[in-house]
Amino acid sequence: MRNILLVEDDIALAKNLSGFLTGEGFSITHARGMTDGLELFGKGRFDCVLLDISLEDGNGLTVCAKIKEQSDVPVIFLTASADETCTVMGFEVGADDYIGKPFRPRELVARIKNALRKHGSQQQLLKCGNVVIDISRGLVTKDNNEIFLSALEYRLLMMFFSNKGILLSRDRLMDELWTFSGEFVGDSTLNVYIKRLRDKIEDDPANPRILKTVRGLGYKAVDE
Amino acid sequence: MRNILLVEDDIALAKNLSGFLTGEGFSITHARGMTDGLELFGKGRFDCVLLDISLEDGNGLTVCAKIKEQSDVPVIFLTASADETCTVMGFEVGADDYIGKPFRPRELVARIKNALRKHGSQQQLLKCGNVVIDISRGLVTKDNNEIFLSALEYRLLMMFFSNKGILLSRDRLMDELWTFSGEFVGDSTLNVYIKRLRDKIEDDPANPRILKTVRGLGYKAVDE
DNA sequence: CTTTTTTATTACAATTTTGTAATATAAGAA
DNA sequence: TTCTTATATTACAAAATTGTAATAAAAAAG
Repeated sequence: MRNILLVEDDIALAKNLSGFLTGEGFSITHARGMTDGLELFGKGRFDCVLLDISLEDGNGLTVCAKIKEQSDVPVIFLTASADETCTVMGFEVGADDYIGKPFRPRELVARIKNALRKHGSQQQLLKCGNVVIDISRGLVTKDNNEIFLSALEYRLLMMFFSNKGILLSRDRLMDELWTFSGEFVGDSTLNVYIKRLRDKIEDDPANPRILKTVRGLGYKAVDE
Repeated sequence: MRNILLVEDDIALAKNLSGFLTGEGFSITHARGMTDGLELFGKGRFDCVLLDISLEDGNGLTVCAKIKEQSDVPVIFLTASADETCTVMGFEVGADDYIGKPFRPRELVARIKNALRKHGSQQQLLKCGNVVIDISRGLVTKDNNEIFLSALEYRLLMMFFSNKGILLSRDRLMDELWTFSGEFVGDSTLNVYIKRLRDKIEDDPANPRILKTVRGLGYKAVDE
């Protein structure tokens, strides 16, 4: 069950929305204004915040800014005025989305789900072929079996997977792996690390399908 | 300079938009339809795609789906019909945002920038106190100096930082670190790893300000 | 206060990682 | 083809990591 904090001073609208969203499977907590909203936010754990931009006791933008200081929960603005300035300011303050009243309930649900999907992808995964990095656990698997990478091997793989399809020059790779820490290693060291990585992630290390050599330039990771 | 691919079959609108967005500092590539759009997308490197939902030679949703197969570039739908079904389907197909015609140019720019900001945060950072994990490089720094963590220490730190403020039980930590790989290590091993991690990340390991003990329950990382 | 329980610290051997150098292979250039 | 250059592979010591067991310290319970 996803908890949503609704900050809205139009009581009728709030009730209406609460009813609808509850029916859609969300759990709604309603705050009537800025003070109320921030207090409730501090107490509970919310997956998403719906925020009216104009509140009786303050500005929704302020609320958003304060919320974003404490957390990176997605915030969606509801606003009566289609004034584009508000949109711009809303995004500057860290808003994740924006929907003008009167809004269509189903569109609101779509936007909420979209925000949750993006944010809630707790399990951040980077895939390439049959190899997957579970970022938040720092874990690498191949065909769902854990493979053990050393610290440097992991860093190397991370660079490739977060730049999938992009050529990384030998210089850049060496820089990122060693120069940052003030070390200077021989030029051939990279070759060895590429080999070690391939031995662990490739089905057939001699014919790599993931970690490709681009002769004279560098290497890149490709997905098929 | 950010490159934007605009897929729009309304030539007049496209010219109009191109002009405006160019003035805003973007570089625009214009495709007149689905085939054209996919071909151009394959050739170039784009930071964002603006996609008309109804194209003469196909559906924008299809284009979006195909684009999202190859890349995770942000896609914003432009659509004439304010039909909410389209919105929903757009999100299901992986769209990042949606704007109905006629749209206010400044709002469009705000939405583009918003999409770019979210997506382009190439440098994914996890901070806690003076310690920062640069996720995409698998690099950890303390006061901007690299600190060298072993593979297991990194995984442990990653678990704490991606669950900042949340208590992690000893059982859960042990499970994530060792059980996954089918290993069974003694119960005291965790104590040792916590110590090793503290020795590396804490200013005063004896009085940890980041990695707190919650006696009888586990540990948690706190910011401040 | 004493006892029990939990966590912290230390030291130690087995194992792994790390960087190098030497050699082999592959791809282009002449 | 032969020559040159770039990358791959192998083997090897120095250094770091890993898990354990023993001991110390701290917190809670009796």
